[in-house]
Amino acid sequence: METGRVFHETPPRLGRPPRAATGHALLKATREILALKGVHGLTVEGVAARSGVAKTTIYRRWRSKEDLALAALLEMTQQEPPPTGQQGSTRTALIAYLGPLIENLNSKVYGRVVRGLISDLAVDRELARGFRERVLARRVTDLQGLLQRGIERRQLRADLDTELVIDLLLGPIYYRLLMSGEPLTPAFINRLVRAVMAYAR
Amino acid sequence: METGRVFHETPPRLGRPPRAATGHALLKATREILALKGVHGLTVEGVAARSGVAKTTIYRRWRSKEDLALAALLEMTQQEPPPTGQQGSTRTALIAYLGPLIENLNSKVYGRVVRGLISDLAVDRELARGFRERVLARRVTDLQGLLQRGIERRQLRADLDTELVIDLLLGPIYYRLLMSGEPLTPAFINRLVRAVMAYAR
Amino acid sequence: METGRVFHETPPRLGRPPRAATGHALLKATREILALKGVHGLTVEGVAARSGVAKTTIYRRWRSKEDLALAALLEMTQQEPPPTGQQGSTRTALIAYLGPLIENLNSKVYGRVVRGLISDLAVDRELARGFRERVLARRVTDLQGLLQRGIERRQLRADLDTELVIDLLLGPIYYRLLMSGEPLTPAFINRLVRAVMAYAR
Amino acid sequence: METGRVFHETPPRLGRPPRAATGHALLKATREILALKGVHGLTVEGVAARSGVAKTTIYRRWRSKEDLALAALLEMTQQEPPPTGQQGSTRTALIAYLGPLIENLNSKVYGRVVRGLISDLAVDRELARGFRERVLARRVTDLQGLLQRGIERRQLRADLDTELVIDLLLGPIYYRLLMSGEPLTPAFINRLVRAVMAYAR
DNA sequence: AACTAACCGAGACGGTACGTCCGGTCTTATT
DNA sequence: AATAAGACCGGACGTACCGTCTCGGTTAGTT
Repeated sequence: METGRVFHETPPRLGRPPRAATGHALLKATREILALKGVHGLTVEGVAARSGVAKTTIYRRWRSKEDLALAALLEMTQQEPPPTGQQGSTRTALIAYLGPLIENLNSKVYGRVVRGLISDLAVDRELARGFRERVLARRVTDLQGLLQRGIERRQLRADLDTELVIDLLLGPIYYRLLMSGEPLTPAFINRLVRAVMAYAR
Repeated sequence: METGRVFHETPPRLGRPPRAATGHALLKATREILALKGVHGLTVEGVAARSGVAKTTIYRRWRSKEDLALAALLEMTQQEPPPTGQQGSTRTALIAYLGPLIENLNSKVYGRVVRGLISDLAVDRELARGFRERVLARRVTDLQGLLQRGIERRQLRADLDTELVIDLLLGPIYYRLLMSGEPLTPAFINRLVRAVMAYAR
Repeated sequence: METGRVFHETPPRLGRPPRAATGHALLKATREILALKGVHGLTVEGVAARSGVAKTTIYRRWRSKEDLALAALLEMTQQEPPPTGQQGSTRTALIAYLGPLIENLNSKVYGRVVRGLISDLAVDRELARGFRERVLARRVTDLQGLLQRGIERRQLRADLDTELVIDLLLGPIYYRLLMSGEPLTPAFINRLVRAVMAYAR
Repeated sequence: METGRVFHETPPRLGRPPRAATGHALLKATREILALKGVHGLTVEGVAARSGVAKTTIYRRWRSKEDLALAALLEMTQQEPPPTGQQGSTRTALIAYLGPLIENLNSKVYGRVVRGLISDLAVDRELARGFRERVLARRVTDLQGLLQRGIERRQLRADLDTELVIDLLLGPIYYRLLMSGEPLTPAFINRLVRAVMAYAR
């Protein structure tokens, strides 16, 4: 695991092992700078200065500042709880899932980082892989699960194009975040889910 | 108009007027570099070198290289024809409209520029304003028109939430372009439009 | 006359005549900037801004900012009175002459300008010519006159090497101003003149 | 010592030590450019290009191009031998000392640098300190020594104002170099020393 | 306990680009 | 024709970061 890190999967068990504290200090500093100045204000030099960790050490652990930002993003995402046990309707479940997501995106750090990373995805293959496998994929599988359960319970069509449904749910959210700038409110999520359900049922 | 430019709407006719040729040369060089190396490879210095125009002159006309990229993007967008006269169904009209759009986005320069600008929208208010007013707004009004005509012709519900429909159409497209990386094919547009129509009818 | 100016001796009497006020405004602004920020802070652009005169106009009148500074210097020097009628001894006359000189050099503007021009003398032949003919030469002829009268009155040796004496008088003064930084006081002038008289008598 | 340099007297032995070769390459390039184009033609960018050393590295070592020029000057001055053992008269000793000095000043590089630095002395305190302590002070102590020995040997008056004598010797030399432009010849040194001795004896 | 490989901080270094200042030249409309 | 205004080219400035490269000094885990 630990994508983004340069470390070997099977550490050669020799010499002084890397200090865990160093990594934490770095990610903490990264998050703080990210919150204060956004991805544009994130510089390796700045992180080094703020964390007290040497620049060289940073490069020993991450290939670029984008990688570093991604790592910081992951630390935050991983604290999110998985989608709730699901007792109500599929519609309620979707709303319950997307609600916290937009809360995150509306938060300073999280939204900023996502926005900041986007343009680099096109340039940096490694980064794109990490972002998709470790941030997006989670959303997709979560939603896939929700939809699947909906199908099983006959709340959704059996022949539903779930891939497209996911695009229809996440697409507008990120479109607002990244491009139109329209606010991401619970009311919007309601309208969105209702519309998608009209198609999926 | 001419957002992004520093010039006055009604030039005070004083001093030597700006050479139009200079602007053209700059946008040409910008487009070329953009195509070759993407937004990340776009530097004011590079544009100056390639165009033979002095760096100072560039800064006199655009506030930043992002502004410059936006201007180059606009020059390309403005050559696009408006949505066709519309004789068939709303579905056909939508497909006919979104087809060229993804062709554009799939093209090297255009897609790259859009991707490259996204993250800066959050940082640079002026840039965001320009992008929304001059790039996005066009899509939105075009689509609004299409949908309105559909309503008038009773092909779409009278109480349709057109704003949401537009989010549902553009959202997934840009989501694929910017985030998931899934390809933007005519087939995808077909699926997308069919799904949205299921809701809108 | 008016060395340093580009004007034609016999103006071609056609079109709008040059405003005399323009020149004054320029020299005034020059002096002010010189006083505030020294020769290093003197820029053609700055003078244009402060005086409200166009940059082009400045270049029409002076070849460079050094020339401009020299012109400002001259305006100040020319207001100096010639050496006094001389009734006392040569020694007193010398002290009476050098006193005002160091007062000038100690003043903000004057000293700064002289210092600032020095290094350019080596580079700019025209400037050097102007400076020597129009600033230095005056000192030299004044002193030459004083010494000559001293010889006539038998206060100085008949075979006196007056050229050297002038070097011995002015040299140490400018050496202190430009290089050693030691203060130019009346007391110093006293010591200096006494020493030179010891040789010249 | 090593004024002008940013380095610490007692290096704290931390991090990669500065390469001596870098400094040499820089001063060499500086001297060459100085010889070719004078202080006016000396640019940090030019030195970087010629020496192959990065611009940033130059600024890491010297605060300005004037500092750099001073350093180059020092390298040259320090190779000068101290005043000769002195067996003859004080007059001969003075001539023997001032002769090489004017040879230096007459040489392309040396003279140019001195002239070029002069005006900056008034602006840049650090530079002035360096120049006085490390270039001028040497001349002064050398001459002071010569004069002192002259006094001890009864060749000069016991109550001699040696400070003034030094002004009288160096003043005219630099006055010619910087201002009047009159040539610095051995014959001139002869006349100068003879005159000063007339006062000092 | 000594060895030794890796970690880590510090800082030199070569680079690229930035955005700005200023120098000069030119072009236009106005006086 | 002189002037004001301002576009334009060009050179250099000093700075910010980048990513790499030595250094010296820890700090584990073998041997």
